[in-house]
Amino acid sequence: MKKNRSHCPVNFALEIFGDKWTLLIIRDLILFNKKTYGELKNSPEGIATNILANRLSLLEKEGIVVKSKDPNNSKVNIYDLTPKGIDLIPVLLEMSIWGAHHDPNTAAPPAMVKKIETERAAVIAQIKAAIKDPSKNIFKNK
Amino acid sequence: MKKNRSHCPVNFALEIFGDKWTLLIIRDLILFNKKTYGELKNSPEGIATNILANRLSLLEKEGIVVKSKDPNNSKVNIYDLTPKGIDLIPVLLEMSIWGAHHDPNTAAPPAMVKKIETERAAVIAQIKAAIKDPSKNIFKNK
DNA sequence: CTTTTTACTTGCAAAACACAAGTAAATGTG
DNA sequence: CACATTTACTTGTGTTTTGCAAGTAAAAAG
Repeated sequence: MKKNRSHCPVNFALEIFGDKWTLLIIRDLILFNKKTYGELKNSPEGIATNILANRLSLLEKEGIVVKSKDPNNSKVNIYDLTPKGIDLIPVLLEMSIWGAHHDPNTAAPPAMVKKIETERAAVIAQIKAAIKDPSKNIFKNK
Repeated sequence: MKKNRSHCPVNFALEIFGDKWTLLIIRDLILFNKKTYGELKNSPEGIATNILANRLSLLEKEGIVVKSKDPNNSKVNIYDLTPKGIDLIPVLLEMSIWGAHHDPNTAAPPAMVKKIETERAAVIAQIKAAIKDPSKNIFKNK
């Protein structure tokens, strides 16, 4: 797709992650602290491997993730969020709130949704902390 | 596309508006108080007429907009947001903030971005008021 | 040295999209 | 009242993207 249909900020965002898969990858990176191709491939939605590879390279090109080699296992690549990627936390949280409210079969635990709504800033801080230290994650297996 | 890849709330949202056009239509309905096919068609991004018709029917099917005839001009159709559509305001605002921060050529006025960030609840209330009374709109021509 | 793991790439059919043109009903104009 | 215009789409066609299955390559494990 040719870019710059407009310089509306909503359009800018959609030109980068306006599809059915990119934000799911970002969700896994931000909320579930996934870091490798293999971990991302195993999400319940079942992304195709060519789509995953394509989206990761686009995200890298856009400066939302950076790719590096795992120092302990040089056949594993690590995808880390940049500040530009970390700034997507509020977008993901608002989409979560909307989805939880309007999907009658949502898997989102009501207590977690309420916590996001009432303690927004604290939850964002907690997610940022977990990006640096995954043991602090509050979403895993939710 | 077959639905229900998962019941993650983020995925639920993406299955409805995970593409390059749907949220742009919702932006126009929410932020610019557009109401007709013709108004939506004239957005700067230049949506194709078949895509617009398709997305409007999907949004109607999902209960995000309702279609009715303009009582003053029966050849014009009016698309109104439902509460489910109005609940997307925070998603749009967060995407706007992100886009404004990370697009070096953004068209978003810095004062407006700052206002959204610092007076979030008031801005949301103002947008809701403008949905009922477009003369209260603070985004038009921005 | 062979097998397994990890991260992709390739090929191909199906679906979605973009663009141009056409249709139909309601309204405005002479 | 005939004719042009406006509004809201629909249709056709070629291109692009997606989805699925299979294959490849390099590093690590056995």
